[in-house]
Amino acid sequence: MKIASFNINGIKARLSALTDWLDEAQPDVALLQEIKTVDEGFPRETFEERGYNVETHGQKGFNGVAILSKLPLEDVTRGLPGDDEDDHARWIEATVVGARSSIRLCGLYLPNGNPAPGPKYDYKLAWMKRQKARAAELLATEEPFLMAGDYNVIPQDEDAKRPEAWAKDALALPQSRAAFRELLSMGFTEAFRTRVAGPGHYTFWDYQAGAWNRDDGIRIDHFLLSPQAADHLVDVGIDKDIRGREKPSDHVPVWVELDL
DNA sequence: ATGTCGTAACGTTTACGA
Repeated sequence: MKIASFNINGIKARLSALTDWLDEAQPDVALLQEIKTVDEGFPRETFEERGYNVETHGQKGFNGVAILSKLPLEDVTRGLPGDDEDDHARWIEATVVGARSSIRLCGLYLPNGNPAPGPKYDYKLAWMKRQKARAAELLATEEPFLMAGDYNVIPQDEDAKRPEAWAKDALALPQSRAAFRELLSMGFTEAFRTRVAGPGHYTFWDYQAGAWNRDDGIRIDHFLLSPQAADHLVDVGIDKDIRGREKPSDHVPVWVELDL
């Protein structure tokens, strides 16, 4: 089962780029972030025509997450638990039914947090604390699950071309990295880093200042696998070439292959 | 040199979020 994550930065502007990639990469499941539309504005027919089931958790103008799946989706829930005041659409869960077994999927768009310090950074850290709480609940089930999406966290200096440029940014501040490590130390496997070591692997290049042409990127889109999911990991990848196409997102797809 | 996008809104331009 090939499961991908892709921050598309606006479904209206990205429709052809997204469908071109889907047709080539053929993921069984795609977790999407920043759809930037309400549920009614999501062009679900475009994906249903390709055999995908579609579940969205949208919002007007910004944020918004979705799941496309060629396999059946069950028990869909929307929103990260733990704060009734939080109206940002950044979390969606569903159970996908594979040929031999099922897996719970959490698609996430973690808050950016800039400028830091400030209320937006406080929101980011509080959100990560809530994610930890939800992760603990799911770990207790001992069923396979994963949490994938745009984490807006650069885990280590090797995950940026110019780490010094990000040192005071909410994506790389020590508290952000510590919160990410706290998640990992609960028992998760960060899929990409179990397979690929060293610098030079990025998932985001800013639109500004020719970042793509200079390969001035950062790695902020991640798959965290529960122990029972990590047992089934077969392969990982970053579809880097997508960033060089017409009207690209500033992120590229990342994916895992699981033998489920 | 404050550099680019996407989205929304009393909109041919500005504000916000990234």
